[in-house]
Amino acid sequence: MYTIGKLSKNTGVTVRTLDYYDEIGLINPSSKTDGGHRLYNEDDVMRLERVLALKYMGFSLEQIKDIVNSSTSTWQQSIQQQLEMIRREQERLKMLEQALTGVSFSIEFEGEINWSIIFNIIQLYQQDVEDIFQQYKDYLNNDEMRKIIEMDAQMSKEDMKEWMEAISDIKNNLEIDPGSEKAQHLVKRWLNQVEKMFGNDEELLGDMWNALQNLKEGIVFYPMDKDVIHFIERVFLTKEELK
Amino acid sequence: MYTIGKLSKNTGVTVRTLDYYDEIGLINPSSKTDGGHRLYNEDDVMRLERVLALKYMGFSLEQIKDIVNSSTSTWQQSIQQQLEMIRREQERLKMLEQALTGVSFSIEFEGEINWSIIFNIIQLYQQDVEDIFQQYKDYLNNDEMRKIIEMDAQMSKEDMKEWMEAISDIKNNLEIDPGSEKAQHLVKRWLNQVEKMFGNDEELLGDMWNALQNLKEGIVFYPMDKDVIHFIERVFLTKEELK
DNA sequence: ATTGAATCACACGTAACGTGTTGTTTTATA
DNA sequence: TATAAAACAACACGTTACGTGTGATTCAAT
Repeated sequence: MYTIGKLSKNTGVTVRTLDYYDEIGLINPSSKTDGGHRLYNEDDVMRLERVLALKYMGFSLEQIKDIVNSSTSTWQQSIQQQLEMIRREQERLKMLEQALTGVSFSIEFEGEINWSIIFNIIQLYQQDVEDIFQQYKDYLNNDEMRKIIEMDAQMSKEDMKEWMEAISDIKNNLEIDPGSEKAQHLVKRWLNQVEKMFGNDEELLGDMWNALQNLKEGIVFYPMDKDVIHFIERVFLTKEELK
Repeated sequence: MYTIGKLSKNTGVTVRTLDYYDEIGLINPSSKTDGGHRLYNEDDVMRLERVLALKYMGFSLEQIKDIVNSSTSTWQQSIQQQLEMIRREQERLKMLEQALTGVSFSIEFEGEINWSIIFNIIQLYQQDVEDIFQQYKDYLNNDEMRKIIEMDAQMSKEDMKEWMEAISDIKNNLEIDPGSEKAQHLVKRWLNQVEKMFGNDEELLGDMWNALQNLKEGIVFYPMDKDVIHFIERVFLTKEELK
């Protein structure tokens, strides 16, 4: 049995907050002293733990009240739920890290800033990964999305650097003849990176290429932009002709 | 140049929020149309990015105003700062994940909930990683702390499970004779886990053991509690005697 | 029994916007 | 180039999740 002060000390939650939670009926202490002082038992503490976890996940107290009241889920279930949310948050942070690393490299290599990725970073700072990938839903199925997110998360700083350099090289040579040796070389280098990242899942590659052509540049294939994509396309077409 | 609507669409930040940021002088658009409509340029976008990053870090808008106005940091510096904080947040989430996984296993193995670790999780939900480790500062130096954090993060689900099982086994046999075969076996199993996790850095092990004896159970060495520690101690002492 | 600390109930204050309204400006279309 | 539709500005009021008092009451330790 904990008084409100002891509970506050143990959890770091202020007395006023517990007071408020009692007031709105979120956590009513299971018993009281004769004088009216609140006494919290272990079930109450359990409830508080869940409330704080859910709050951390961004739910409103009103929503939390619904969740903790309605779901008859056991501890195991709610822990699993929390674990899933934490993993999603980690995914988001991983993407943020990638994006920020990308910006850093782009400033370093190109001396300029890719605005579309800045916009994506801003979005990532306030929204869920799922929401941001929503725009890709028309071109990629769920399975492909998963693969791409995972691939993105597993990309190391070095991979990122090579990827950036390969594309940066293309960007700096957009005007050269698509049939030239150099053009072929640049695209070959790019292809190597693609293969390194995505393996040789032909279907995934196809869908991604399709998505690339239809979408404005975004976080996933950063820093590929329209110019780069069109250059690669022209080189491919020239090759086809040669055959 | 972006109108407030375009900027909102690109970033996912609502018009009202941008309106508010303008109102409190946090982000004033660098120019306006003759009619008074706001126009945001690229510098404004970068400022917004920084503001949201700082907001994510938990600063109030008032604090953020001070920070972005006073500090003359370059974008590279800002990005690097953001990267560092994102990595720290990932560390914290990793610990949270470990802790929750631990609770899950402990419920599975022991059928009951360990309250001290629940309290620790609540604190993790609210605090910085550094704060959590503060209490260990008296017993471990900075280098050792780093090692432990890293170890904690790298522990796989399977490692966690084995660790939990080893300790759980001890917990269920606290009353047996410290000199018995079984006791020796239990501690040996525990020692194996320790070695697997920490290698054979004698100094680190010594300091940790010292910390363990002086601190109330905490999240780092979860789920070792006083009972388990004393049991292991008794077994060791018995062994010494035999020699 | 006393007294200092803890608690209660209540009130007002605050941050960071959301939501709604009205009048004005911009943009798209005919 | 006229006009309707869309976007925007400026203002007001509402909301969430508490913080910060305040005086009265209860609890815990001496």
